[in-house]
Amino acid sequence: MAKKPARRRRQPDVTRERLLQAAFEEIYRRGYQAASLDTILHKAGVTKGALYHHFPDKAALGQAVVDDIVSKFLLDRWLGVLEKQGGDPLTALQGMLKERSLHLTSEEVELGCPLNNLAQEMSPLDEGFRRRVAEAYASWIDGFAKVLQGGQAEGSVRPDLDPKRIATFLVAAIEGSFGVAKGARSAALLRANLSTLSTMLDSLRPESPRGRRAHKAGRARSEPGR
Amino acid sequence: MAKKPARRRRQPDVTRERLLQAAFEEIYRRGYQAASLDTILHKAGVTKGALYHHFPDKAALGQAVVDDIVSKFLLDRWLGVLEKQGGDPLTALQGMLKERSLHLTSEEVELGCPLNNLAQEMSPLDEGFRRRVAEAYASWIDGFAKVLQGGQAEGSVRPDLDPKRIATFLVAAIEGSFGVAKGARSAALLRANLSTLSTMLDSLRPESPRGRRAHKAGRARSEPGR
DNA sequence: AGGGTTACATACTAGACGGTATGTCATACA
DNA sequence: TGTATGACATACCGTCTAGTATGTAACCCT
Repeated sequence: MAKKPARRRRQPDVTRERLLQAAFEEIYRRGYQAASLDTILHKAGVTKGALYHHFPDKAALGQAVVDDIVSKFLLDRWLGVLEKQGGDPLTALQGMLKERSLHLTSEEVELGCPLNNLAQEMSPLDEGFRRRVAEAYASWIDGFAKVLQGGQAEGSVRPDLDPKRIATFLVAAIEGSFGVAKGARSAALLRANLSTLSTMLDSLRPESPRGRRAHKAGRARSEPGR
Repeated sequence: MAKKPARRRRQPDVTRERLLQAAFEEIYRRGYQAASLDTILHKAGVTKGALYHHFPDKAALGQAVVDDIVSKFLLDRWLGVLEKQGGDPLTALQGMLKERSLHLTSEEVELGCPLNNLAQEMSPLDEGFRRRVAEAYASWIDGFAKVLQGGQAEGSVRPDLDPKRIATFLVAAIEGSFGVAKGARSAALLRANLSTLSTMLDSLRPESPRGRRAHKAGRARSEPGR
């Protein structure tokens, strides 16, 4: 039935990678359920036969996207950046927030965090998705928690805090900030929120010698432009 | 063509309300795009003719859900609860967080915040949705900001803070907390996060007379059960 | 009382969707 | 060199979807 196509060399892992990347982009834009396989196939320059050779169904493709693309993407963007910061752990976290604030793309503002998108859409609908998403969050939180714990060990973070609890809150605050900024389509709002969070990190430092004020949250303009 | 149905009394606003309510539930569960009109119709006990008599298309139904159901639902759940709290504004905000923590339903934990769900799914896809969602967020933020401003007027909130900025952060932190808790399917995690946020509110109080520690974040169990 | 309008009800359509059946090459290996 | 298997390619299918066409009964107004 099939007439002769211009066969290219066969490179299974390249094909798989192209599928994952195209699927990621489409899912990032439209969400998993609304992502069309035909569109993904077109973007990837791959046919349906190839797709169903590599993945049993759409769900498997989507979950592979979480595991192979989204998780790494996220850990790289936050923990990767964090590792490159200097100073004590809290300063490093603040540097990470600043760094991310400075390198926001408009796509990032408009589409938000891909992991958060998947989490909100799929958690109640598919346990496979939810588990993978939860694992990715756990890694992220663990990364922050370890840093905070290190800070406690060296005395630069208040010892009466639970690192995991604080780390969880940090991740939630970051994701929430991306979320409302996405709704407002406002990079300025996102930057303001990350800055506020950064300021709050100061209150995690041990009691300062005397007279030093933790917060310096400026009276920056309250309504950031769009 | 149509054979005689058992006609009921005609109550346009009741029909419309039933449609909105059913649509809200379905959209809350599956998301807007994946919500099936047929399912909504079945739930509402209404036919397609009625639906398309009241709304020009699916998008209009969805946006009406945002305006008429979700917005009110949200303002009631947060600003409504807030108004019922006593004490100074920050204490009232803390009371509100506590109150919400105590009355979490499992549905609320698993499905998250309906406004946030819509925001994440639809903001990049449909400007009509995005605008309405952004307006709802703005009302919410304004509500918090007004309370904080009142606190500044009476001297119970530090005067060097920007109320709007803090209010925005609060909303983001709340939404983020619901979001990660949804992924983790954990009410305990949500409660821990709201409690952490509540603790942080203390640092917005004016410089305490002397010796008083703002933070008392306990070393509560770090891994809340599921 | 009757004519017009509102509020539905039913049946239908066109298109998109995920998934499958079947075929054909490229390549590794015997 | 033959052959088994992996890696695709194409065509097709049943289902579901938003939306439409058309009919009719309830209600309102004069």
